[in-house]
Amino acid sequence: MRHGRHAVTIYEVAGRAGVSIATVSRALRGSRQVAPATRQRVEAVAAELRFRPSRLGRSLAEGQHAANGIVFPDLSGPYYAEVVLGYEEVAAELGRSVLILATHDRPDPVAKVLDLAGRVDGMAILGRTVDDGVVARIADSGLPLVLLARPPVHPADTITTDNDGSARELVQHLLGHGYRRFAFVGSPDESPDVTGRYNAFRDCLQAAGLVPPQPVESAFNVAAGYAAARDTLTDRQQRPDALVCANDEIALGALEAAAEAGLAVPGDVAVTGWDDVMAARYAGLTTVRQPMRELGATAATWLQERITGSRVPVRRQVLRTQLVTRSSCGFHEDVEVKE
Amino acid sequence: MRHGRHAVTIYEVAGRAGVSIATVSRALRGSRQVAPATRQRVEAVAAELRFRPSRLGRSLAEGQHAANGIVFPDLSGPYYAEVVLGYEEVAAELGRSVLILATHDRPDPVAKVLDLAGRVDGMAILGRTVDDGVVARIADSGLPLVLLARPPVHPADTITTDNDGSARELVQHLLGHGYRRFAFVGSPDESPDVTGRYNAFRDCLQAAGLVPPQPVESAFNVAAGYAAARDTLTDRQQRPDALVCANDEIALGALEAAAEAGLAVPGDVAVTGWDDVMAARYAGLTTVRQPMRELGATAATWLQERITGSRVPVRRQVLRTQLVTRSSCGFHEDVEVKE
DNA sequence: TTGAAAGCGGTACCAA
DNA sequence: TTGGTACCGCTTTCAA
Repeated sequence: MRHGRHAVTIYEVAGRAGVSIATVSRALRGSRQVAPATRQRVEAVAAELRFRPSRLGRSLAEGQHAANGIVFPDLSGPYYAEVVLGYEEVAAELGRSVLILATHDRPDPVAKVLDLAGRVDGMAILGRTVDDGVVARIADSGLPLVLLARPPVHPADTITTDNDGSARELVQHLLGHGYRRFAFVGSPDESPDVTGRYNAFRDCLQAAGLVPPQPVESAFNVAAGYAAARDTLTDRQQRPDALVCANDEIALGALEAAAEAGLAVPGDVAVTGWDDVMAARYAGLTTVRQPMRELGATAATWLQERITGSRVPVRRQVLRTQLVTRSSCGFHEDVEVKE
Repeated sequence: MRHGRHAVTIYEVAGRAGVSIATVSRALRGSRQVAPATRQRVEAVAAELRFRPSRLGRSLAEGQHAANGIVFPDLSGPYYAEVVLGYEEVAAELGRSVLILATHDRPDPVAKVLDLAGRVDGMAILGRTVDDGVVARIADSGLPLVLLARPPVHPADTITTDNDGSARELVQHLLGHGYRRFAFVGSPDESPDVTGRYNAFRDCLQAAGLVPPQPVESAFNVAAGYAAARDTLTDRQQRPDALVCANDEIALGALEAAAEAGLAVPGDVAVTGWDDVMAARYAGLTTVRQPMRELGATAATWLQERITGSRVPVRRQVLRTQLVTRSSCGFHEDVEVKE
């Protein structure tokens, strides 16, 4: 914009080429109703002047930002980064820019999200970043919206990973190994994903005739997981023999706590996570792999359809997950496949 | 924009409030030259209509996007994600949106970067995403620019981490452990960071009276590191006893290769990396920790100064790094401090 | 204190 | 095939 001496405008190109701005616009955007000679002259002048149409002027006239937004809680840990990357990749292919907004724990996420909404043609919202009311309000404004890893809000599209299925698969696997005294480490109230995982965990245990425990609260980081697991594991009376942790970072902390308590993994206690972060492999952690990149990519694809006006009905999709068994949940014969 | 029935404009607010759009604008942006009664009325109407000024209209009139861009090669691995996060955090605090662009290996990064340049008031460029010519061209247009982990291009500001110092520290440390047959795994031509690391590695060995080897080429991932290290370690004649890898992922691959070759780490061979990714800790990998978040944060801060018009001279800064010694480079008495 | 109007930089319709 | 011009939605100067 205001940079440098001043940006070249369509008026200057028109002046130098001896035509009207309308003709410049037509020539440069490839309209067929321009005389070849004229087009050539305009193109030459535009190139010489290094003319680049102002995004702002263009967007205002076209009523399109040619940009998508994505809102997420954070970017630490590979989870969100991968989602964003998948989203950006598809959006870029479609010729759209991507605006990001990390709400983190900063004040007034609502204002920031609404601001973002005013800069884009469509938006993806990840997890518990803004509440249903705000989502509904934005959706009502007509902005195409897709919700990721978050409960649906009509009429936005929703994509989640299969928390229910993966939790059940995990519990069944642990039951198969003979574990019976389960604990769940994580905070269901903090994340929709964890809510789903805990609920399935609970139901699955109940179905197996066991009494499901209350969750042991823990934030999504190694230190918190360590502290939570330590407290749980030192309860000699009711020491659990299987810690189902809400994600890998918590699980990694739990592994430390177990080691410190002198407990063998998986002999004395099994530990599992979610996400399959790189460290999980080195820690021998059993976990659940999720198609995060695909989550983002699908979001961008769906948004594009709504932005371009397809009258698609409201959609929901649950992406499949994959149980990755390593040493932390029991002894296996099968070795992990090398990719 | 075009969503929903139609967005509320300043004209409708003006109409309902019985004033001109000029007055609405003044009232809403807090100009003091508005009668209290008028302001109140305007605010009431605006709230009732849920009026939100169009970002596009505003930006066009103000000549400001109120947005920053950041260009990076990729987002996989914690390195770039952390930089982006630090950048976004500061930018958001300053009331600016953030547009991201991952060049990856996709075609025509230049066009995408130029497009991005037309959407922001300032931009950070990370690593080898676009060449000097493009950088110079953008800088010449007057767009405030800060280069990260990349060679300087006048007159853009530049911030790097201390590759030179960290490489020397690493080599000295390994020399202290008695290692003498060094290999460098990584591709100096692929990344400015690696260039700096390799050069310092080479100089440092030379200064120690050793003959520095040519780098063993490897991309930035575990599989490539594994392959490169395997080839190097099976050279029985000249088998190196210290693999200085250009980043942690390569190093993790090297650790695998060593294990597979039946070589003890650090007994037979030492392995080191850069970045201190989470997995490094679990793999016992000696590495270099870099202030990535700070890199991004500083970039956003510097940009802001230029955007707001400060006539600061061209700046360069080298951020300090920290050697993190673990078991892969030799036996240490000191245990890693728990954070 | 307020309003009229001139931009900001394009797009696209309507005539010529 | 081309030009004139009416927007797009807002900010800000200049008058009143």
